[in-house]
Amino acid sequence: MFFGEFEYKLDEKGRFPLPPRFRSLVKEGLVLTRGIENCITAYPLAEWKKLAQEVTGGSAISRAKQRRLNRALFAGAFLVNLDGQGRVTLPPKLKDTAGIGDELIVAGSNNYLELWSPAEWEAEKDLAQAQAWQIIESMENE
Amino acid sequence: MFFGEFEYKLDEKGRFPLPPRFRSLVKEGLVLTRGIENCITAYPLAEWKKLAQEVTGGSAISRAKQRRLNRALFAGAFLVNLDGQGRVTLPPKLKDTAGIGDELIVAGSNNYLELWSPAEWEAEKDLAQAQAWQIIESMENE
DNA sequence: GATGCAGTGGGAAATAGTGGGAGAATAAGG
DNA sequence: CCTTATTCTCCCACTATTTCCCACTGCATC
Repeated sequence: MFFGEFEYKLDEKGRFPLPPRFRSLVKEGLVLTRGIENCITAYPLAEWKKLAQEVTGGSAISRAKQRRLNRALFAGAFLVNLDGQGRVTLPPKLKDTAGIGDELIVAGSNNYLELWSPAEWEAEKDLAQAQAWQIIESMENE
Repeated sequence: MFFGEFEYKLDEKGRFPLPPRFRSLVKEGLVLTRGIENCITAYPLAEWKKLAQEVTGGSAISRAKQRRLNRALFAGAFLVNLDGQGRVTLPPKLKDTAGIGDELIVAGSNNYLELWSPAEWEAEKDLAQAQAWQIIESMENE
């Protein structure tokens, strides 16, 4: 389970350290994909396989959509491993799409991690915080 | 399992390198056929045999359609092997139909690969990304 | 105060990407 | 049918990049 919020510098080779507490959870590898709100999502391999299974397993959609789904899911995914120091090399394409420069935020999000540029993270965090209370309160009212 | 997105140049002989991580998966050979959305699909031989089995096994279609299907599947298919450097020579006919010039994109898509011209890939990728989020979100809402 | 670990940086060796050449097979022409 | 020319395939070689490993500094803890 992934908790917390961490800020790191990317070195000139595009590497950043995974928070040490998470390293044991991604021994099999880490799957990086483009997230929805302009961030990068990082799933442990096993988790990602489960997700892919769920999404591609459903036969409720047309073959054309299925192909598109496969492209988005698989082609946009990068399987990476930690180096001896527990670092991850961020693929340049993902780095660019997420607008990450030489710093990034690693944010835990239940069963996966998110990688953000610090600026966008701040904006998103405010939004998330505001909406979270709304969601919780609307739940309590039921 | 095929992941990720790679860009390569075709040399003057029409060859391109298969991403090293995939080379062990296509030891028996690689079957190239024309894909639907103006790309080339590349299946490992074993996967392609399975696919052919499924498609030709179904008796739900007429013999005329069956023949057409066979022609499209088998006549348009090329079985290629990697050379000593892990490269594939792209058959000129396929290269032309997919509109590939001197560069191509190799995109993983679960159990097969797709080969695209860079321009068409970019367009398709955006489409795929957009549709994928719609599908995923519609699933989550259930 | 010392010890250990986390974050950061850099160097070296292996590997990936690209280019070219030689030999074999095929095809065409005499 | 033999010779010649061309194409295709297989093998060799170079360079840039990447990946792996080693090293340092600062902070926290004991």
